[in-house]
Amino acid sequence: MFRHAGETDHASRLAFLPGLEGALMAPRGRAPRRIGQVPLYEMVDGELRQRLLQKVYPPGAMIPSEMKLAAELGVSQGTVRRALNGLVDEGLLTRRQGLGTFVPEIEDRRSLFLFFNMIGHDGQHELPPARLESCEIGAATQAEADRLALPPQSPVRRLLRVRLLRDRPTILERIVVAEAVLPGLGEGGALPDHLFRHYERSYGRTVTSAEERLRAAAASFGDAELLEIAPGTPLLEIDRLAFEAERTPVEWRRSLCNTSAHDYLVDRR
Amino acid sequence: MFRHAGETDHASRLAFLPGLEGALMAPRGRAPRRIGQVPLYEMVDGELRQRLLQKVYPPGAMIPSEMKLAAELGVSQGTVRRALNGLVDEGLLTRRQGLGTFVPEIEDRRSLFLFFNMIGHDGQHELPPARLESCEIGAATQAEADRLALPPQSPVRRLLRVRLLRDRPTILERIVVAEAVLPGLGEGGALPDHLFRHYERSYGRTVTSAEERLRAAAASFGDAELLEIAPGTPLLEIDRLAFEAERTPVEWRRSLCNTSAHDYLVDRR
DNA sequence: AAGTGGTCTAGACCACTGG
DNA sequence: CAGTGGTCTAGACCACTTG
Repeated sequence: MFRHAGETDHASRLAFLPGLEGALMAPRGRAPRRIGQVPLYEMVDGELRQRLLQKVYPPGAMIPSEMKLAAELGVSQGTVRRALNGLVDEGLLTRRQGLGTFVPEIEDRRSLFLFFNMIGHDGQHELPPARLESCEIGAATQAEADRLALPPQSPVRRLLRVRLLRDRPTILERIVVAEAVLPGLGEGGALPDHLFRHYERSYGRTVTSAEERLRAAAASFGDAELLEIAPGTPLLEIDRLAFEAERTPVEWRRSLCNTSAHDYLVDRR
Repeated sequence: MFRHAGETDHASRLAFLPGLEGALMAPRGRAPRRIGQVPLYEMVDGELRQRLLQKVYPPGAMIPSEMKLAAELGVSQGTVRRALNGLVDEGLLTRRQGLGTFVPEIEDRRSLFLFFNMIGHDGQHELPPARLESCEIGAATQAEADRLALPPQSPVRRLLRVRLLRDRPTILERIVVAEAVLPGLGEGGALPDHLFRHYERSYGRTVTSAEERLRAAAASFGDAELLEIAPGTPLLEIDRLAFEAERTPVEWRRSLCNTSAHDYLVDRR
């Protein structure tokens, strides 16, 4: 309640808790404010997700303070805080004490290593450089259209990259993206090592989650040549679909890894 | 403050917030209660972890209500709640509205599937039956002693199991445990499919976390025979160290998986 | 000094569960 | 019905950052 009309009337004023004035007489602001079945903090959470998705608060920006958000949304600071906690836990926001709450750019995010889990047998863990082998455009196969949730035959771009660890070709990446989502990707011939950052900066596509399926596969003759190993060598295949918010597929990537000197690390708590 | 002496004087009374009486005059219980650098809710968290570890609250039991804990520990209900939130998030406790907060038994825990991630290409996901192939006792190798944090040459037990998915031998498990930690494991000749539950029920060893390293490997002649495949077939090797609280190693397991019909699934958020 | 997030409290009412 | 966890509020003080 206490709509705090006027002063905080931002552009993106929300259809949030429409009416619900007065009608309560408890001595001091004690009032159940939930509107339907869904808790208030979830509504705040949803509202903030919307704003992040629509780049009302773009990457790198500071969002309004907890007090300001509370006033604007007509809830208590504690409720805003609870919603923020969830978003911070997911890595969608970062708090800096004494400064404020920020929308992280992708390299600040856990994402950098969240999406790269190969670790050397000696503990080494760095994002290795990638060499672009090929880049072509074509009509999506059935599998590609399924994975990327595209209409059949949609134009897609296919990239082939080799990553070098310790100067040895170690990972072979086959990347497929929709031309409609990331138009002209890799046309210049060169591409940054860190593609997700590129997607965010150049296309405003922020990858926030991914699903990976791992299996073992034998190196084909072509793959073996690129990885400088014998055909038939066992490789770790990582089949990954990367999503932006709302589980919209952005990229399909199949990586073939030579695990003779590196493992894929998983920490289960 | 307000020690609530007497009535809640449980057996396991804690050395918690030793002194710190009076000395504050705010009109109504407003008082910074933190003792050192560490927040109160973390101290509560630590105290509860202790009790779980020492089985003061054994698996399956209900722990005292938030109000009771608050009174006993001399903090507010909100602070207890915050500590409980963390433990619940980790899966160490489970809340049931209207009932109370419980120590989950292992099969209630996420653990069952937290530690088994093979999923069929058709989406099938079940814990498959295991057949015990061999069980021997011997002196720990250097690697085994390192992994399990044991003195050199300690007695260890080595199990070899085959798991059947769809009646096909698909996973080969080499398990190593310290005899001192799990004495007599598998001596009867038969063992349950779900070893972690067995560890908890028969030995009071509760596995709460694990670290896995995945790589590709070629099937040896012996492995190939057990898995009924051709030698040299690429297999997914999962090298896993399982811990109980405080990161004490309990089990070292190397699984070799035939991934022709199943993948290892990872969800990254 | 002002403003931010971080911790803590007290107390209200709700929704759910069991007897 | 009483007891439990679930939500929400208001307000206090702390620790940290910038100016």
